[in-house]
Amino acid sequence: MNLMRHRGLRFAAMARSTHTRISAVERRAQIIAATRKVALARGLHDLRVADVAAELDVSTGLIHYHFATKHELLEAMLRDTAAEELNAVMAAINERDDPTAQLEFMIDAYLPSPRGDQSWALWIDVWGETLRDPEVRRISEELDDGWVDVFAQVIAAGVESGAFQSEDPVAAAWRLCSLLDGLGLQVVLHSRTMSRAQMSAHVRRAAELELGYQLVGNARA
Amino acid sequence: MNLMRHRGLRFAAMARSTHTRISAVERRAQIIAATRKVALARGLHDLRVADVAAELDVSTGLIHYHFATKHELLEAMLRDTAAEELNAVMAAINERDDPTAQLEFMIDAYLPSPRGDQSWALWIDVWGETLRDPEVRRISEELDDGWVDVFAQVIAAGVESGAFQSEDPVAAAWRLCSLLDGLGLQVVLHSRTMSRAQMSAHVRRAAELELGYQLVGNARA
DNA sequence: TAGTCTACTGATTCATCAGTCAGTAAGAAG
DNA sequence: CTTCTTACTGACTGATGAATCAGTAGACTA
Repeated sequence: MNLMRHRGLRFAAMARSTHTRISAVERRAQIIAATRKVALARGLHDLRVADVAAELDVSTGLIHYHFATKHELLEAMLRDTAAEELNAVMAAINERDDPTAQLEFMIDAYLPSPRGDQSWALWIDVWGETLRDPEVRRISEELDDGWVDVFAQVIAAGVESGAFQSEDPVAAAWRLCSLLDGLGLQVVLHSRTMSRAQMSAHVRRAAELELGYQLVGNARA
Repeated sequence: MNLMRHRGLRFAAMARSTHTRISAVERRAQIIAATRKVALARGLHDLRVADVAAELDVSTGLIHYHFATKHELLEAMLRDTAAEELNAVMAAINERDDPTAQLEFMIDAYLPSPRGDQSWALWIDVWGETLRDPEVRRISEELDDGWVDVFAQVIAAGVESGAFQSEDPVAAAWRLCSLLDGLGLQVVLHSRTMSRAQMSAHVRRAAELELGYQLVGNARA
């Protein structure tokens, strides 16, 4: 037994003949991307360090070489994912200058994609983690605040231009955002009960009541 | 080693001298109650079968005698908890006959209690489970549908009596309920960002817009 | 009063995985 | 060329916790 172990150790590192050595920063980014992929596919909860290693065809030891604990790895992945999501919406918003079109876009971006939105599923899992982990709380808080900020800016711009009516754009943004969270939950968890199209209709009706403006409903299924 | 095991087994059942034997149905109810208590205190996710056993001062074997798997135990507990919650609201609603008072009560009942609402935390964990488990999905679906039903009935009664205005009480109920879910999430997860009082104000404002009626806001902290 | 049933014990087994560590090699530095 | 650093391997450890099972005792039955 001891002999086998010794032999194993002696020749261990020779096994993977074609291993590519890359810089630490690059590898970290690779690992984070692989972690996100696995988390989306299997769920945050069922993600194992071994899965991430397998995804990159490296050893589990390498993951722990770059990230001391699984916890640290997940935090890094969530931070990265949240930042990327926010950047994506903000970039898309900046490409449009009509508040109505901006709001349209944001609502569409928020709606879960038809068959089991993996990103939504990830963030629902994150809500559970948020209950237990202060650092995860900070990340999800920043993401939520980010979305509300963008909504509030779009609404404020619409009020400015006369497209919308609102006494308190920030409060209206919180209500819209929270409604989107609650409805999205139904679509993702109980798709039988509420479809994406129904959700879209509900949000448009709420926006109409809240902003005194009828959005052009492209309520595609 | 083998000797020790034999001795252990021989005298095992003598250890707990004062053990109370009760009927299977009664014991199941006890175990479910203990499971709920532990789940609320530690979180669904951190609940161990050993904790439930310790809560009742019985062996882990007993838990598995009544519930084949931990899974089965959790499902039974959630089914029971959901049913009890719904019964409680419906009973409270039936005690009032004024739709306005009924709506007031329901909103208050939905608001998370100030310092870390354990029941809210439990259901947020359940949302994560719902992603993975069809039976849990059925349970949470029934609970959500139940709440919406009650809201819809109250709104419909209010429309009847002229207290509220709504073209589609069921749709309005879905919007209110989803808004409550989304806002409650913020209060529970990011209490710094949104307080219970703010949530209450948001809901009242939304109800006002949705039902064309100003609720008497007892917006206590 | 023996025999059976039902509730129950707790030591033990078994699987799972995060995290460790001794050892290895490519490439940079001197 | 030699030494040092940095990235990397993979067998292993250690902890955890669900589930099992041989055995036990009170209560009901015949």
